[in-house]
Amino acid sequence: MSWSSKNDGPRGYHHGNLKETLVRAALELIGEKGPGGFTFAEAARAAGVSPAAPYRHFKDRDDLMAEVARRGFTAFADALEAAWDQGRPDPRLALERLGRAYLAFARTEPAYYAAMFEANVPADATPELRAEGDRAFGALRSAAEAVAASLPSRPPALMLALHIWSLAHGIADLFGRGDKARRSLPMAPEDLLEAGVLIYLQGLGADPR
Amino acid sequence: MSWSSKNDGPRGYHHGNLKETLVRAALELIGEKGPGGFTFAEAARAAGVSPAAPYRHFKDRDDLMAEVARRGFTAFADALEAAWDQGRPDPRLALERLGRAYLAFARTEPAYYAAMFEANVPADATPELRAEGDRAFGALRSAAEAVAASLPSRPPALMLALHIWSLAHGIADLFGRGDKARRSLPMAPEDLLEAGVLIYLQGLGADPR
DNA sequence: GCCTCCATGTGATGTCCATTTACATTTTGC
DNA sequence: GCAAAATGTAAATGGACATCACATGGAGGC
Repeated sequence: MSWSSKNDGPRGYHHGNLKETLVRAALELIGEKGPGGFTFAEAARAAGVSPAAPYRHFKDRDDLMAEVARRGFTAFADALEAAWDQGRPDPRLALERLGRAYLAFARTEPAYYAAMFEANVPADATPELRAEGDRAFGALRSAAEAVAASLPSRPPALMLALHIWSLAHGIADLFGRGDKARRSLPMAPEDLLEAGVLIYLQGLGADPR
Repeated sequence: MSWSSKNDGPRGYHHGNLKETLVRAALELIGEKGPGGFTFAEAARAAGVSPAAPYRHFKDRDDLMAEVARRGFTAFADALEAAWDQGRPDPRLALERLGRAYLAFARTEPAYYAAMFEANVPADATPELRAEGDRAFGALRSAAEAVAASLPSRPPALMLALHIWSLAHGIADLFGRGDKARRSLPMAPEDLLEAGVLIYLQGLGADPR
């Protein structure tokens, strides 16, 4: 095994990469036992350091949670922006991709999603968190603007964005992750969202397909 | 002040009404400090009993939380059924009332809403909880059936119910309660929901008003 | 009325966690 | 090389959860 410069394992008195290791351990623990089940002490144990060590890198438990949420929003924003792909080949198709990307994120990254939306982290716990959250919403907002402009009724883009975000978030929260004791659904969440958005856009005057 | 038979105050070795008092204390604490901030010990303190006493009435902390959630779903189902009022005077108007009642509940009973949807209580933690949850969804489902039947396109009622529930829940979760560090909104949540449902129903072929 | 049983509450205890403080060890910049 | 900053440890405090043996009192059988 080669000695990479960024090794996870401890190697002496100083860990060398503790902050990163703690974030990853937190993410893992949140995924296993939910945002409430994650403890600062256990993350320290996973990293092989004393319970006090994490305080050199995070103000407290909530601060670590906020950092996990920040990274989640970064990945989320990236995923949404990539899915939108500037509206190619046309806004409606790209919007459908965006919606699926939203639910795919909730499904494949439940730990991030939980840290972002279920851990009671204030939206502006840190400026960076706020910024990445805004970037994620910005992707949705851009999409809404392009779609709104393509519709004959020219609805307000912000309203359109809020409706779609709320619907996607509601579906993700209520039915998005099968592992939890959520209610079950007679169809895939992605299809439920797609159908809902389709109907909604028709209500705004989009051509039926 | 008369001596009601169900008094909150302790009166001797035996409290006399501890279970009820604990549930109310829990509700209060959840309202003040969120579902995570509520502690079993503090509820006991509020009731004036020792930290071990609550275990005579609830298996553990989660069990008390589940009881709070159950009562929340009972009140929620009652509110939704009353708002629907069997679809009078017509399904569309009654559905709008139902939607507003949904958000009104989230706004005026944030502690119940938090216990029901944010405390990670499994949907079937107890049979009673499951039953009351089903009753709440049943109210929405009945409304969806009546509205679906009134629409020319005859959409599947379950889909309609799931779309409206998801939209309402998403709005409530993202923007519903101003006190928390949620994102702010350029309009009332109730109006956002009403507009969304209106557009959605038009997409299903309802007459524009 | 008395006495036993059962529900209900208490105190003491063990484990875990968050957080702080004083101290130890590296690493870094000069 | 050396002082200072960064990073980690040990120990201690204080709180919560949960369980135990034990205390108390109310309700029903007699």
